[in-house]
Amino acid sequence: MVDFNNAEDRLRFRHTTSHILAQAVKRLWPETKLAIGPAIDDGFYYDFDREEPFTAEDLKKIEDEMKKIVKENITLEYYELPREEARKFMEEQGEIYKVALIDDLPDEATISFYKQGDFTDLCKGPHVEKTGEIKAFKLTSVAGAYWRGDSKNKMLQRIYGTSYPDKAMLKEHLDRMEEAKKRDHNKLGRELEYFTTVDYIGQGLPILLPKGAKVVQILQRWIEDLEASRGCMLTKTPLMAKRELYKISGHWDHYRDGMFVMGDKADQDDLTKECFALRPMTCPFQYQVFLNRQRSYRDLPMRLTETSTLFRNEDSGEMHGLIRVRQFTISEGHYIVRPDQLEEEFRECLDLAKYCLDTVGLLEDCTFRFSQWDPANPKNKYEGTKEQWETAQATMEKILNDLGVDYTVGIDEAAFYGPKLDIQYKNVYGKEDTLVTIQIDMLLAASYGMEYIDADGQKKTPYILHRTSLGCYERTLAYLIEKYAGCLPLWMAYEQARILPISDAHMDYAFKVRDELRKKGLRVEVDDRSEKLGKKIREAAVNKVIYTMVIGDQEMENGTVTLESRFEGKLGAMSVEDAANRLLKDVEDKVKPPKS
RNA sequence: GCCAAUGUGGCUCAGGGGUAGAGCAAUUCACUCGUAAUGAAUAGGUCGUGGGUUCGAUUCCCACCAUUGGCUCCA
Repeated sequence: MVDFNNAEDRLRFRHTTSHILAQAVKRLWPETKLAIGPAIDDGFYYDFDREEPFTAEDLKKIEDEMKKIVKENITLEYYELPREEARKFMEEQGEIYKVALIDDLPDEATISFYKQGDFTDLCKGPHVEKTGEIKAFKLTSVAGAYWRGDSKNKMLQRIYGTSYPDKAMLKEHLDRMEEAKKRDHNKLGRELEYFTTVDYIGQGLPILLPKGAKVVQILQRWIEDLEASRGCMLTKTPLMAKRELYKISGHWDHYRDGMFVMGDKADQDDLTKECFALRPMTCPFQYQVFLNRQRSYRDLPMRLTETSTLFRNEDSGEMHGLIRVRQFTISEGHYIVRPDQLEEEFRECLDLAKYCLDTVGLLEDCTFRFSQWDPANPKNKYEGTKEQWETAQATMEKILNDLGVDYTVGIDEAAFYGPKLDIQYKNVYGKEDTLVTIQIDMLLAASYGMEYIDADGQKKTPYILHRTSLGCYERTLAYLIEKYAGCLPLWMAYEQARILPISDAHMDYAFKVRDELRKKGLRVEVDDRSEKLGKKIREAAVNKVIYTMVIGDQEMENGTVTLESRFEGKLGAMSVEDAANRLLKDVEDKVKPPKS
């Protein structure tokens, strides 16, 4: 029996479902070639190579065939073959991808198969015993996926699905997915007017509407003050620079595809011509602050921070709402430190990031990833030597272990100049992105000739910590919208008070009051009776504001509002002026960002 | 960039070779007085953009742009 609370059992179960999927596809379209079909979080997939794209109708057909296979209750049989026989067996069936997989297995590996009736797959298992155990499943989507995850390889068709031991659990899962999608910032954020996009402005270039811009402004002011209180110095550096700057940093060689470089291709490479590029990172600009004059060991650590707008020419298929964009503004910082300060300053960066994420409420859903280089990667991806990388990574590993950070390791996830601690966050679809990153860089300071005079009078090269505190504002806003279903915590919400006109006849007056309050710096909205956001969200929105201001005939006649406070209950009718003062006082007391 | 789907008034969608519909929203009038969607009337779209086929295209074909889910990549 399968214990669905047990992760291994769950994988076994889903893995078998993926075999049933493959069996069904082979029965329907025998010419289809099989690639791989593992279990994943919440489900499974299988990659197929087939000329015709799978349509929605095809998925239905496949599901029906899978049901038959489940009903046949076929036993899964395990057996092993010597390498040559295994290879021949797969070759005879034209399964070129399986042959490649076999060739990839190390010499000492056992090569095993699972057979279920008319279908046999190269597989190390494990599986459930009989297909009949798979009581409930659903194919959820078709997508393209490169063979071996390499964009140079052929694109295969991947069918995603999920399965459960009974129908109720499956339904519960699908319902939960539906609920999660309702919090999708890309939908909710547009409906609630946090942001919008315009096709003739371009992909990945969102417009922050007044509500979204207000939240970002609140967060940004809070962060800038917070960073200053932790010894950071604010800088303002150019958004673009000549090619020569990026050549020194290595961006020209390692990151050029990701940059917006001006001028046509021929001029970009013609060194006799001037060539500018928008900045994809702040690093080389902020280093100039350090380089401005000779530095002593007493100047370090030099903690530089900037609310920095960056431009990255992401591939066209990458953009997603506010999570993946081409222009974004990040709470960027570079700490230039002496080697003996590295650990302490790293600790400070991590503490700052955790404090920021905790304050906005995202920390509890974060995971930590120690992103390392891949020694096997062709050397053009990373700067520096093997020794330098090993030193940097060993240093970070020691710090992480000392701090007791619970992390996973990501190979080949490092920046080109050093290892990273990435703080990861999942969106409502379960897709993970980096929210905050802290990086140890032992390379770039030398490239730029950054030196300080140490206590012994010798010139030394500093280390650099690249870090963000709250990540980039667009992405963070996206996750906040999803986390709070659009109703952000009071102190950062775009709305502090809501005006509730009793009937349509009071609308005009309500808008007048709103404008008066806004001029005083209060964040006020009129309850829009036309809002079609669903009752729950709307109620939550009302519940979140600190004040409601009810307007009826009497109030209109007297030029007053009836004020009600979340904290103190009904406060009665008063002039708009008095209400405004009352609110302003509370904003001071209750709505300011938390102090560290 | 790659695979696939989508693009019709503010929103959700229907339609389909002869120059467009519905519901909700908007505006006006009436009604309503403490939280949703009462009635009547009005207004609103060169059917994503540009080409092509055609007597004629929003409907067929091509290209491009944008959106969505993935892959690759990445904060």
